[in-house]
Amino acid sequence: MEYEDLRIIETPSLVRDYTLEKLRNAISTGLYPPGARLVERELCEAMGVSRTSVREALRQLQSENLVEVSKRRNISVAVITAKDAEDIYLIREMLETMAIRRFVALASADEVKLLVKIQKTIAKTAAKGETRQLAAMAGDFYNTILEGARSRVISEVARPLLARVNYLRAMSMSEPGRMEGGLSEWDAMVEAVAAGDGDKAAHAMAQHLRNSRAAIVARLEADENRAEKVAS
Amino acid sequence: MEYEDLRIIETPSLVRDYTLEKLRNAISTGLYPPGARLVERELCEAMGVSRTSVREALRQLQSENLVEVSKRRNISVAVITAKDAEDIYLIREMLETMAIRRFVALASADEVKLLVKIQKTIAKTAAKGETRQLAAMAGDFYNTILEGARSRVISEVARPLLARVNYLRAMSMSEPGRMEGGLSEWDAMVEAVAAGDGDKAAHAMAQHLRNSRAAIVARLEADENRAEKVAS
DNA sequence: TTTATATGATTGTCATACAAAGATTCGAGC
DNA sequence: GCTCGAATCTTTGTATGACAATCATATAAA
Repeated sequence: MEYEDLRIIETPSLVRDYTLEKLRNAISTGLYPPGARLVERELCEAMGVSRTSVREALRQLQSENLVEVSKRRNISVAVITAKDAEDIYLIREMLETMAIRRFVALASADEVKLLVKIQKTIAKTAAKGETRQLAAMAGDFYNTILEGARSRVISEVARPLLARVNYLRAMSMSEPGRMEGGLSEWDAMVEAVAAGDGDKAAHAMAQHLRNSRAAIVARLEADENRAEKVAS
Repeated sequence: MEYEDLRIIETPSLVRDYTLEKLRNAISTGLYPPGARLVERELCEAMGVSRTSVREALRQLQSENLVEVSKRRNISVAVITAKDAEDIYLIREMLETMAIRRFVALASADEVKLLVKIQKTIAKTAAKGETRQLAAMAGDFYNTILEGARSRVISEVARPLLARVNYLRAMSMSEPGRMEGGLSEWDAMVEAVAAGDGDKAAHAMAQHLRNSRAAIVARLEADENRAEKVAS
């Protein structure tokens, strides 16, 4: 007889995972914005954990390129340049079209339903103008697709990239006027998925990511130009 | 006046980096083969460093998916399934065709020369049948391309993938008969790069990675079937 | 103002310590 | 001889304290 279902906890929750999660979250919500310095002792106090755990979490964030170390060894939240963002979105385009194709081929009916539901919630939330929660929902959307694509490797490669642009996405979506186009793009994606048309879904995803890329790169370039002017 | 050249050290070499490097190396050469358990205390003794440093290095390897943790928290060298390898190679195909296109567009003449040189060395080494060093040289080849592609993001995404299949590549290349085809593929790549033909170079790269994928996936599937038979 | 010195802040590294959880050993009892 | 359970060993997770090295800042001296 199988007792798999009786298993209570799989991962008795490690302090370092909790720390990692908290930090990741703080970075993607902008609580720690790009460039913000992360001082070990302060993080320890803020989260009530030991330096050991903070440091191990920082090492992981470092591998994920969510933080960067200066020559002086100081750690700060990674700053994404326009070029970085452009490349990230180009790679996402490749990965997530691949993922959505597999989603169409492999995901369960429940997963498809979930995707539809998320999309509807997004539309509703956007209509109400509650931009705050939109970023998290979009994240759920992408994660559902990755999950349903049934590829450990694709997820492992794509998720860190998603994390790196999380904050940018949140910024971009709170800008007025940038959501309308996005909504119809998502509509198209979900519709194609529901219809079981992998090609069309992939095409819609690519279109969506190209548009997002253009918007975000434009914004970052504008910021960089402004910063340059101030510096001169 | 510029004093850049007077700078003595850029990276005063951290113990944890040294440890990380050593471990990565041990894994890609097969000194620690897939599935091998990595016990913290043993690693400390083997490399003469403290547990702190070993653990921080392990966290990074974990983020890179070079090691995996069991439910019992034990760490072992990651085992790559045929499916994993297939996906890794599919993603590499996307990333590295992108990279070689940029290499053609952006790399310096010196870098092109370096690539040609590496390719010649590989051909010579293969002719002599010294399969031992071939894997490292192939690694140099890919790294040179990533370097010359001038994209931090592409490198950051591609390098961990390369690391994950390093050991498999070494295995595969030491198999008799699998190098001949590979050599002409590399020839074609380098020739196209030298001619400045990005499309052709990308095509050659894709072809090369598709062939490598087929060989490696076939091998892994055979291994998995054999293992299954033994288990039954 | 510049120079030299002291002081502080932060990170890297190590050594210990101990709890929790699993795995292993070993003996008592059948 | 075999099974069960207690005692023990192993390994990891976490915290703490300590100290060197490096860089930054402030302060005093010239």
